[in-house]
Amino acid sequence: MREFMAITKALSDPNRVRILLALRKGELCVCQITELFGFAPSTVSKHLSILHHAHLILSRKSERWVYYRLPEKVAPVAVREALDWVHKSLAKTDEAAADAKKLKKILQTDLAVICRRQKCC
Amino acid sequence: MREFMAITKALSDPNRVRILLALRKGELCVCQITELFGFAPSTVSKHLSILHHAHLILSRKSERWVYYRLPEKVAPVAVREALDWVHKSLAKTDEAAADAKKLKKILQTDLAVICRRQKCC
DNA sequence: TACTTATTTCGTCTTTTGACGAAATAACAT
DNA sequence: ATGTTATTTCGTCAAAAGACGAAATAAGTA
Repeated sequence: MREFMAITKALSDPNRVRILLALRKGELCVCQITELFGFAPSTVSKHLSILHHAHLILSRKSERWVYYRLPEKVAPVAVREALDWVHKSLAKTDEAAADAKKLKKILQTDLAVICRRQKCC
Repeated sequence: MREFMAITKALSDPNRVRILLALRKGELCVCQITELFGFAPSTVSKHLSILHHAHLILSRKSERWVYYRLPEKVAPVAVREALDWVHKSLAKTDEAAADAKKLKKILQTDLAVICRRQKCC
């Protein structure tokens, strides 16, 4: 029950659901997600930690960046079903399409440039 | 997206999830659910309205009581999948068993008696 | 029609959530 | 070692959620 509620709480915020959708195409680092959303890095980090705590995403560190990704095959049943449900329900929505479009541009830009951009203004 | 978020918000409260589990065995009226939870009737009513707004439950009025139930076959895909997910994940938990046990006793008592009981104290 | 009564709505209160910026952390680069 | 920098943690604040009781509603019953 606790694990299940961790998942539903994680899914109850639209921005966290957007993160899950954005990760469909592959892992992203925190600053890429931050760029996608336009929130403060600390806000994005909090969202990611909530998703991570619910085991909806995994993380790895490489070079200067922390990457988050969806769990591959080996994930608890409740998690896998939740992710399937999210994707099946929302993959074709306008919101997902808009994010995917913006994400495409972000992925064409160098990581270091994106991160630096967030310091100023 | 809006409909989906209505569902995830509805599922993000454990008491609302408990209500969905309690309804597995059949429809219940508001005062029966109120009795099961020990909350104020107004609180339970609010939870039910959130679940209803997300289309996770249906209602009907009969005699003096309003009954809520899970949707039968004909429900939106996202709703049916959500309910399947909830039940598959939690049907066998201790919490569900405890509620089911208490519910059994409640169902053996006359409706009018239960409702009246909630007036005092 | 008037009376009961189960449920809902409303106003209030406390707790939780989600946002931010500043400061701390951790890991690479020099 | 020292500096840089991506990320996280912490404190604060405004908004949302969840609880309650009182009052309103609506629907059967007398």
